[in-house]
Amino acid sequence: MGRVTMKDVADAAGVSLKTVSRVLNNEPYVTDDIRTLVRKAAQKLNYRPSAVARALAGKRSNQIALLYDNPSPYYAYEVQMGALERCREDGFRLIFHPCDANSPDLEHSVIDLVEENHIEGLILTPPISDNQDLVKALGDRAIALVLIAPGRRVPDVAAVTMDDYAASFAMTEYLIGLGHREIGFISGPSSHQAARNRLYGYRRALDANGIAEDDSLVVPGTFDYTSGRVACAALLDGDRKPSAIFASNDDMAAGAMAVAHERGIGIPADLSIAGFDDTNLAQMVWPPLTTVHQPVRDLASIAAEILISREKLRDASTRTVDFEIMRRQSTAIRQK
Amino acid sequence: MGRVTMKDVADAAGVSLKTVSRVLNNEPYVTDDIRTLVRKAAQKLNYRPSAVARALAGKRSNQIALLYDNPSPYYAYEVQMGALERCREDGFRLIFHPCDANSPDLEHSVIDLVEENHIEGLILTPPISDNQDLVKALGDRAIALVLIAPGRRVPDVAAVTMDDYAASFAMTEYLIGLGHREIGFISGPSSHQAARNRLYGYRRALDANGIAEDDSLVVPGTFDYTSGRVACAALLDGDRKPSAIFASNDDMAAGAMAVAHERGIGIPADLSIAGFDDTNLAQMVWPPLTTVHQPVRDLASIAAEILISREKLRDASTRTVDFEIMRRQSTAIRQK
DNA sequence: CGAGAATAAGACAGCGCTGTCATAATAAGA
DNA sequence: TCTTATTATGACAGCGCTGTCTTATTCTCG
Repeated sequence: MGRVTMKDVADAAGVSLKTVSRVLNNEPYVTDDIRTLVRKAAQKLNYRPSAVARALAGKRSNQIALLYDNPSPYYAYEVQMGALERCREDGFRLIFHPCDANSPDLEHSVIDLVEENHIEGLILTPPISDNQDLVKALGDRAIALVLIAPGRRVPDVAAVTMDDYAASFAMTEYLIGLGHREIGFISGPSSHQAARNRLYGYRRALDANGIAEDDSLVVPGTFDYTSGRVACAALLDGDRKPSAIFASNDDMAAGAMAVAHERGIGIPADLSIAGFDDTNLAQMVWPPLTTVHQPVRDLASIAAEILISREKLRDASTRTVDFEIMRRQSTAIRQK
Repeated sequence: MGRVTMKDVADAAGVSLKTVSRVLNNEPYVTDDIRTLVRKAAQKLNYRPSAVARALAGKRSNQIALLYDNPSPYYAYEVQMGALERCREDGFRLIFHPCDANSPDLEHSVIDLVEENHIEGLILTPPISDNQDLVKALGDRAIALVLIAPGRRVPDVAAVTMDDYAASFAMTEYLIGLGHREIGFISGPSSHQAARNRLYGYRRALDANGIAEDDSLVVPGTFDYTSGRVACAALLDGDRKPSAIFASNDDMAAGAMAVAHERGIGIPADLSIAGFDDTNLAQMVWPPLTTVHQPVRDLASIAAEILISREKLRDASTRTVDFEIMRRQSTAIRQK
């Protein structure tokens, strides 16, 4: 009672192995009669093609991998789900590969992954998509790549991104529009190019509205909750107390909110807080967080699509998806 | 410039294919001299064994899958990371397979997954681990299984679990110890056996402390944030206002907190709220959530371990890990 | 109506390994 | 010393498919 193979189907249908292969892969040069005959036989025998044998024999393996290194589980989850949904449609397998973006032998371990598993293509999420050395090394080896939200375009490499700069600019202007002038900013890791674009958007928006930049209002964070707490505390203890804080991701915004709560600072009455990403978390904190909606699932889904259909890989273009400012209850018109 | 194969290594080392295979798989009957010779050749050529070819030729595929269907991304993430870490240690691949626990052809799709990918074993997370039909069907096909937190033991099937009943009992007693008598309970989906055990623990703890059960204080939820909101609202609008609410997972507790905040009910001054799971979320809400720490990562890691080492599969025993009550600021002594 | 094109099938090698068996060399026991 | 174990290596088939080539059949169209 072993595995049902193509041979079994071929015998049952009274045709050759290759004909079964043709039918199952929707190749031409098979009459409709035989096509249905084979399909019926396969069905009756409960035949399931071996992806492993396919990968070994054929050119394609129907496997792609997602490289990941980000402290936010929500982000991870969304990216994964987006890619996974798209993969399922075409029977692709997705290998989720968390890794350390700063590891010296990242390149080596990624190539191992690709070679050992016959991976067809890789989706790189930030901050790995900003690792120019890695991208170059993989490109040189002719490994298909799609970058998600790289900070800057890389020639000849496909990418799917959102305009972090514009989104950040828009959010900052929204806060300014609410009357805020002292707007604190919690930045992300500088290795993360998208995080820098967010900071840049904030700065330019201040400029554009005639507000002088003040470095004491910009505090570094690392995209995790705790760093948001620390940064917020620093801001609140600083010389110039902000009336609004714009954190460059939701986790840090949640940390900032917690600190404000602990100190009895009312949100949004005394302090407006905005985030970035619109992860599930944004609607789970209190009050619901005003944030930039980044369609992470879509980004990942499009990235997977590009790898699967391979065509769009050729032109190596950058697809840009739209952001949206989600106005919720954590921000309000400046009091006083 | 194709792939470096075992043949290349064999030629370089001047030995047979099979000898290389022996060395790489740490099989006996190879002298140390040849062993190092082969290893050096492999290293120099940058040889990476093809997992695909291995899976096809050999008995084992070094692939396990994780079946998943749970509304909490944090839970998903933790389970996955736990299993993944363990898999990495032994060079196993983990296929993350979200699915619909209520789909009529779940069984079929899971078998497809297993057959197509030559999967060696499956980790079932709740509520799928409670699906007796599925477990039976897979068991009949001799597919290796490990259940995570199944509500009840299944004979001849390995499992890793935590005592949900005892944990829930302990948390309820903790709340009682704080002076609470009207304790609302937000239950999980009843298809989820662990969720029922949590409800049961709550009930028995009330009994054990001479507090009459009151069905109007028990409201159903579905383990997601929104259902927590709805349930909390129902509790607050009910005849008997609770002074504490015990939600059977953190996401629902977060929902409950949000409703309390909206209504200006102080936590924990006016209302204590407790959760279950101790996901990251528990420390991101305000105030930090008192909850039951469930070592999800460990559960998953142990489950993976069992599948990888296969030995423990034999005895089909149930491993139980410890819980811990995390006392944080969302609960306090009853006022009034 | 016959030459070339298009269509419809099958034979066969081979992807990169592992499992099994055969064989050679060495060690152990009587 | 000569037979049995034991250790060390290799030859070879085959896992379940796909890619390429070949052959047979049908379809065009001058």
